[in-house]
Amino acid sequence: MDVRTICLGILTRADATGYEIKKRVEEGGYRHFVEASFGSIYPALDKLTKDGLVSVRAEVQEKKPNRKVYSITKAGRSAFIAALMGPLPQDCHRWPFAFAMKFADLLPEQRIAQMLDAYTAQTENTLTQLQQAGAKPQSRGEHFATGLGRAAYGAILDYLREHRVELEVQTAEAAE
Amino acid sequence: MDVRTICLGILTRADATGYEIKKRVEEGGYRHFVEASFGSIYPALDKLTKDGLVSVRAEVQEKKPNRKVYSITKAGRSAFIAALMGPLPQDCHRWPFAFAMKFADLLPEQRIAQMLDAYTAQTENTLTQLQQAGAKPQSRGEHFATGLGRAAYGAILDYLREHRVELEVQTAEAAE
DNA sequence: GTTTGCATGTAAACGGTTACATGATTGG
DNA sequence: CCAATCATGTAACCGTTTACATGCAAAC
Repeated sequence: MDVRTICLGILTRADATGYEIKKRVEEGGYRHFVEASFGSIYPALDKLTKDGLVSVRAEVQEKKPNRKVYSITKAGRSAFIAALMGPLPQDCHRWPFAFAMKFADLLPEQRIAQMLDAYTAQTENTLTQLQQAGAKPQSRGEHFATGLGRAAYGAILDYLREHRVELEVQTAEAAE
Repeated sequence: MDVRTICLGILTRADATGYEIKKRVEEGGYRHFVEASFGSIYPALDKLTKDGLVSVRAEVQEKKPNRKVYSITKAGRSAFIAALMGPLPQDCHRWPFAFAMKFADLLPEQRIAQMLDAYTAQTENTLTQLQQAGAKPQSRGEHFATGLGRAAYGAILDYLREHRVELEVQTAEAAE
């Protein structure tokens, strides 16, 4: 999903500034499915404006920086739906942790333990976030998506807890 | 994981040509954890050679194109281990399908059904591949990694099967 | 008094994908 | 006869990340 489409999607739910879009991507239930940084969001919003898919209004604020609030247009809504109707980009699960585990035999025991600990902690965080997101009222689609995430990360966590033992018994020999 | 590190990893197991590295990434149990294309592998091997992390020998073949077989050097092995000892790049799970599902309310019923079908089929394939990979003899680390993949994709598949019903009951209203 | 939050933006660098070029051999 | 396999490589393009620039207000 390119950043333009992500912006459009978020704007179908509510008007927002670039800053707010970033926040929603990070905090909302989107965090685990897509990514977007300021450096990509602002140019994306520019382009969407030029293409007539969103409109802007400037809001002057006191004691806070001025902001540009974006709204999706009818054309934008159509374009977003068209994007979801067409073929979706392939999922991309880049999993350096799993890749690294394949080479456990090359690494010292303690490094393996440390990686397992870190990854377990990280997965626990992710799960907690998804559980919190799941607690909030959501549309059917949102509920389904968070559930999917919980299912995946829950299974990963279970696997880590049950199977780390297999790796920790005398994995390492030497690390050069 | 950048492509250079992926190449090094694969070369720790056996010498290979660029072509073979690509194949192993695709077929071997790496497929679901990392990605690499020719356009990135060949330049990566060039750079690794310049840096002394791999060495090349040209092999002239009859009835087949000549090939360049790469071997990892001691320095390369150290560099690979160093990469695994340092902080790993963040996992990146880009999941356009899950993102799209969040907007199920904007899409017609049949499109949702179609997406669910396609995604289920795709996940089934992935699982089958991981099960086949798991059947082959593997090192402890490899076994752990394939098991992790199976756990994750298995959970996703179960979830899809059990919960698609929630989305299919009158999701759609209109699609503009 | 320092960090965090609010808020927008740019420019350079990076890594990677896609498409193209080439060409013999084998299998269906 | 056509597609796939083997095999290497280049170049243009792409989207994104990272780092930088700016600056006030509130909270700790």
